Formats: sequence, structure tokens, C-alpha cells
Amino acid sequence: MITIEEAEIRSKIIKAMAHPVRLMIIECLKDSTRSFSEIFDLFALDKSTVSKHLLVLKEAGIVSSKKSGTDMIYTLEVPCVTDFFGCVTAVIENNVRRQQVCLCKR
Amino acid sequence: MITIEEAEIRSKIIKAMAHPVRLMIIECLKDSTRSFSEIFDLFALDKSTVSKHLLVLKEAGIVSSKKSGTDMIYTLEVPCVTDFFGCVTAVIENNVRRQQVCLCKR
DNA sequence: TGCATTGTTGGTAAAAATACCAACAAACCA
DNA sequence: TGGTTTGTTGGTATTTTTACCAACAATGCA
Repeated sequence: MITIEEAEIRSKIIKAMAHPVRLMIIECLKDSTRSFSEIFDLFALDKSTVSKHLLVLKEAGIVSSKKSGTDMIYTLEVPCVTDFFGCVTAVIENNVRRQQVCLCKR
Repeated sequence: MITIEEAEIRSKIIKAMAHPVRLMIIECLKDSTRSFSEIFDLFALDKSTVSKHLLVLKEAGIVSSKKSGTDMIYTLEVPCVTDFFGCVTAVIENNVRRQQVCLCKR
């Protein structure tokens, strides 16, 4: 069995992914690095909000950043996190399927 | 690119996993179903708190429950979620490695 | 029926997360 | 050097999450 300390460490990393904006950021970093302004342009949010979402991902160790000229370049450090989305999709499909069963039976 | 609606649906499922207690519940359901009292005994928490954590997992479609005699039996609906923990461990190990690099260089 | 046992629900207080604005820092360029 | 662009940090209001207690519902048992 997992200890509570280990669970807390895991929780921080999973929590860092548990926000729609941060999920979209991870998705857009899946195939290549992106500059802050490219990421910022995806959302109708204040730049400080986007910057703070990136900080959450960085502190979790999911992305890293480096200065390049004027830009700040963000990189997905651990691409395997996107593998997980397949399982999340499986949960979603299972939910849909179960709801259909309910609808049919009642 | 993923839409914001899709990201919100995914986010709800990931958020359901993003708590140390709920991660431990998932871990303990990995190999077999468990009764409420077995799960409750893992924690020094009020029974209402544990019950509500289970409700969060249930509403996300991660676990299901069924009454069996006196007990409420909980089942992990989508075991693949535990596969993800391997990737979370990869993030943790990467973080440790990077911190060691920092410590050496400074 | 009366009384435990088992688990859920309602209410509330405290903590954490989120988004914005404003101010700031760093780098570039005119 | 002075101004512009790019991104971060500080502060604050709002929302969400969390945990407890108390009350309740459902089941089994004496």
C-alpha cells in the first residue's frame, strides 16, 4: 500500500494537471515547444493568469522554461503524461456507455 | 487541438484523482473490491469525509458501489487509471534527478 | 418492536485555487 | 538613454474544496 506522504507527492503532480487550461497547455506542448505568447494566444485570459498556470506546471516538474531572446520557451518535460489522456478518455467512454444503459433500462 | 469543453470534461476526471486520500482509495481498490469499512479503516478521518471522497470518485465514474448485506462494496471501474501512476512516478524521478543536477552545479 | 450498526446527507468554517488588475523586471531597439 | 515589448510577481476578491459535527436513512438483530 502507498503511504500518505507518497500519495501527497503524487497528488501535487496530478493536481497540476487538473485544470482545463493546464490540460490544453500540455496538449499544445505535446508535439513541440512553444513560446509564452503562442500559449497565451490560445486563451481569452489575462497574461498573468496564463503565466501562473505555467508556473503550476513548472513547479510540478511537468514543463520547463528557458529564455530565448525576447521569448520564454516552454517544453513538456515528461511527455508520458499525455499517454494518460487515453485512459481519461476510457473513463469518459465508460461513463457514456453506462448512462446509455440506464437510459435503455428505465 | 483539444477544445475547452473537452478539456473541462477531462479535468473533472483528473480532479477526482487529485487528492491524497482518493489516490490511496484507488490504490487499495487496484487488486480487489473493498467495503466501505475497509476503506474507512485506512484513514484517521470522519466517516462522512471518507464517504464524500468516495462520492467524488463515483461521480467521476472512477469507482462504482453496490450494497451487499450490511456493507457497501466499492469497485474500481477503470483500472487503467493506476497505469498512470507509473508516469507520475517518472515525473517524480525526473524532479529528483533535476534537483541533484542543480545541487551539483551550484 | 426497540436498538445497534452502517453509511449518507446537510450545514458550516477553514483552507486552497483561480482570475483579475496593477506594478514591476528584463531585454530589445530607436 | 528613453520607450516598447515580454513576461512575472503582489495583492485581492471570488469560488471551490475540504473536514468536521450532527442528523438522518436503511439494514440487521434480540
